[in-house]
This record gives sequence, structure tokens and C-alpha cells, in this order.
Amino acid sequence: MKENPPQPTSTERYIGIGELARESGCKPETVRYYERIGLLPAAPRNEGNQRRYTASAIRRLTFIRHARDFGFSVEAVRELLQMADHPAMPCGEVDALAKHHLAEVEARLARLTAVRDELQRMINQCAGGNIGHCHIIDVLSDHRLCHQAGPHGGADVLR
Amino acid sequence: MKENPPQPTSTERYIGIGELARESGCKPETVRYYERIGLLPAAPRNEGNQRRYTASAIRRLTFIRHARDFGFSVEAVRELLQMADHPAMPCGEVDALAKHHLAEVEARLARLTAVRDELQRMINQCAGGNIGHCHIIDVLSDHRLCHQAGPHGGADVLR
DNA sequence: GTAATACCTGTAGCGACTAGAGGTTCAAGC
DNA sequence: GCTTGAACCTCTAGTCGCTACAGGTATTAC
Repeated sequence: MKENPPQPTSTERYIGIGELARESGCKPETVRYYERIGLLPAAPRNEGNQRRYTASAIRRLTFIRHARDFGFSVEAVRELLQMADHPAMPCGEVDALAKHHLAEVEARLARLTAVRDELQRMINQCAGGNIGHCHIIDVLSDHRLCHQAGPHGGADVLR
Repeated sequence: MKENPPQPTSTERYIGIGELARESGCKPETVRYYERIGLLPAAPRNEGNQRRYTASAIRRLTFIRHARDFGFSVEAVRELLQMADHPAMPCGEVDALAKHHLAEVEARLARLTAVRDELQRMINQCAGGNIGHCHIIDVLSDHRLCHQAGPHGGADVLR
């Protein structure tokens, strides 16, 4: 089947989902997933029902991947995309979203750093005998042996 | 119905799942989940089919929670528990597991630190105009504006 | 013409829980 | 003894952000 897509500016080059995925550093499944959840608009199809994309889709998907790489949630990316689609609006909201995310990243960093320090301490203090006298097991058994007060930030410390 | 549990040392005090959960800092649902996946042994039941626990369950669950707080995966916790159950064995494996986990934590820390720095940079450079000239949107749109080379560590940078 | 590749839809799985429905048991007060 | 409300039971489905598969169709290269 020949390329015969819906009618945008007819000089534009169309690519398939595989090439789009390669260009923007993800997988075709992920592209379809983003379309399904509405991060990407439904792509026009050729006569064989396959999705055809233009350069603007590459740009949008690259933006999404980049924001995701920064750890923004899909919902945050959705908001960022909406904002990016309105260039005339003031960028206070973008700023706020980024700052909020930064704060979360910093909180995670703090918890993760505490966990690393405690892990290092318990490894350093292990004398290498048997498990009955293993400092690592001891620390895991008894929170009072930790240097930090309180829990380490919950089971999702790494998220 | 009176307390009339299966017959361990009959002086031991039995508690319900709610108290166990409170004592060890998690929820009853989580306790049942841990039993289902085999981290906790199936608890003995009273005549009304409710789980009854002794102090040893509190210790085991506290160990699990503490290890999870450190970011050990459930599978790693399973291994740690097996090791802790054999106090006469040498603790080399415990040590190796902890060191492996430490390496992962440090890798995450490095990625997260890079993300934080880049986030900070893009927020600092935002002049506060409109979205069309927003440095945050620009950086997200174009990876070349990042100071770091390569991707930031994938979408799961925060895990 | 044929074979390899790319694409399609729909569904299920991952990890580590969490939440809810709909029912049973327990503990306490009267 | 009765009633009330909290705690408990099982089973199922939902969370997040994909990823993988099954079973089919379209395109492309030779």
C-alpha cells in the first residue's frame, strides 16, 4: 500500500511508529501506550490502518521522554504539555510545577542519602564472622542500632 | 470465643493482626500480604478463624519492615530472612547482599543528584516571562540544552 | 511470489502493596 | 442475654508506567 495519509501539508514526510520510537528513544509499545492514555494525540492512519507520524510527533514525544527522564510523573507531563501548547501564557505554573518536583527530588535524595550512610555503617562494622554475630543482621533486627532516629522514610524510600 | 490457640508454650501471650501491625509499623492488609507471599509463616488461628501471633512474629515482621525501609526488595528480604534463620552460617552472603544493595543505592543517588542539579539549573535560568520563552520548557524540549550528556538515567530515575 | 519485517488489537503481567465489598467474630456495655 | 461497633475474614481489583505476549494483517525487499 502506498503512503496516502489524511491531508495535511502534502510535502510532509511521514514515518511509522518504529522509526518514531527510535527517533525519540522509546519503544513502539510505549508510543501506543501514550496515545491510549492521551499524552499523544491519536495518530492519523494510512489505508492499511498503520499510524503515520510527522516531525511534530517526534518533538512531542521527545519532550515527553525528556520530562519523564527528569522524573516528572505522567500527570505532571500532561500538565507540562498543556502549558507548552500555550506559549503566550505566563510561565508561573511551569515554574511552580518544576519547583514542586525539585522539592520531591530533594526529599528523596535526603532519605536515600540517610539510607546509604546507614548501609555503609552496617557493612563497615561487620566483622565477617557468622550470622549469629553479624552486625548487618543485628541492625536489621533492631532499629535502635541505627544512627538515624525514626523510620528511614518508609518502604518506598527508593521511589 | 475464648483464646484457645494451637498449643505452643501455653504461657505465651497471643495478639491479633491489628496489634501486630501496630507494633511493627504496618497495616493488617500488609501482614496478610506477607503471609500470602510467604515472607511470614501462616499464622495459627483461633476457633473463630482469626490469626493469633506471638512475640516472634513481631520480631520477624519488624525485621522485614526494617529491611524494606532500607530499600531491600522483597526477594532480598526473603533471602535475608533465610540467612537470619541460620545463625551458625558464615555471614559472607549477607555481606555480599548488603554491598550489592549499597551499590544500587549509590547508583540511584548519582542519577538523582544529576537530575536535581539540572532541575535547579533550569529553574534558576527561568526569567519568569511567558511560556514561549520559558527556559524550563526549552530544556524539556531540547536535550542539548542540558549540561549532562546522555539521558538522565531513564524514566525510572526515581526508583 | 515469497519471506522477513513491521505493524495492528487486546489482554495480562511486573512490584509491593492498598482499597473495597460483603460477610463473620469478638469485646464491651447494659 | 442482647446489642452495638470494632476488628477480623476472603476475594478481587486497583495503583503506576510501562512491557510482553498472542494471534492476526500490512508492508517491504528480494
